[in-house]
Amino acid sequence: MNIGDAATRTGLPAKTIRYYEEIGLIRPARGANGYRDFSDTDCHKLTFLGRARAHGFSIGDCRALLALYEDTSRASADVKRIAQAHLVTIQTKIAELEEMKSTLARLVDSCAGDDRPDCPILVELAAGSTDQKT
Amino acid sequence: MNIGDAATRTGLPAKTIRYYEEIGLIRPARGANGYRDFSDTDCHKLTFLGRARAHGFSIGDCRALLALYEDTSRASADVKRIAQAHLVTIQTKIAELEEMKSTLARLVDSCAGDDRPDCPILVELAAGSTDQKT
DNA sequence: CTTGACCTTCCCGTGACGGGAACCCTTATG
DNA sequence: CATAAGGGTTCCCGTCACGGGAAGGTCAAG
Repeated sequence: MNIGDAATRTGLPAKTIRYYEEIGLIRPARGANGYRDFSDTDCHKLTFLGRARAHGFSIGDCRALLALYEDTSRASADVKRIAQAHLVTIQTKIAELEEMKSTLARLVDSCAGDDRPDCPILVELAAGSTDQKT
Repeated sequence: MNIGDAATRTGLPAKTIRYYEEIGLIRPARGANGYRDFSDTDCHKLTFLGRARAHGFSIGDCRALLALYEDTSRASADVKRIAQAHLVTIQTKIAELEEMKSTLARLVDSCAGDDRPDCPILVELAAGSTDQKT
């Protein structure tokens, strides 16, 4: 199977597939003409990678997960550990974004948004008072 | 004021300050020895930039916000527009992360996490069934 | 005079690809 | 048979917002 067909089947761009080969995530065979030749197994791995990435796992995590996926004598604890760590990362990011969101929402609310220059958003960015009552 | 002092005052790394000059956000003067010479105004701008970045604004947004900050005949509506758009971006990211979080939490919960190979996390990544009841 | 703490520019690396150039291979059609 | 279209290939640069580190100039103190 050529890269175009593999791309269609897995939903990944051909560029991404080539990149995954470059960094050693997959090792598709090569035809006599130099074209990559993807097996069903290759496609399964690509699908796996695509879904892992869609769940937000880094390439490093994907590499580890793929290794566990291929290791039938794995311990599910190893998989769970990776997923849990990733979950913590995501929760941390959410907390950061929620913090930004509430601050921004407050600022946006407090700004008249008219043609006058007075703007509490600029005031906060300049001075840096996150005070609530002062 | 040298870059080290400016860095201390603004809380920004010297590297970042040089970068901001390189991309034209600030234009500090130069001494006879070639050293950058930061005025109070430069420091104000740097503080502004640091706080805008801390609120998650992109460099492009920061450039626009800084221009508005310096333009005393600005309309607060222009500032508000940028902040609102950024707020939407943040909310979108939060929604994506929340989606990942709930999926991951469900998967982590369903994984025994012992020394056996059976792992619903790997099953989902391989197959892609997000089904609830099937 | 030397030491050490600054400062300067320059270049490479990050993560995970995307865009595009320059070129090769295969197949269909006039 | 020539050619054009639509694959494929490698290679290199750009993204975003810096960080690390090298090689070298400058300055204040002892």
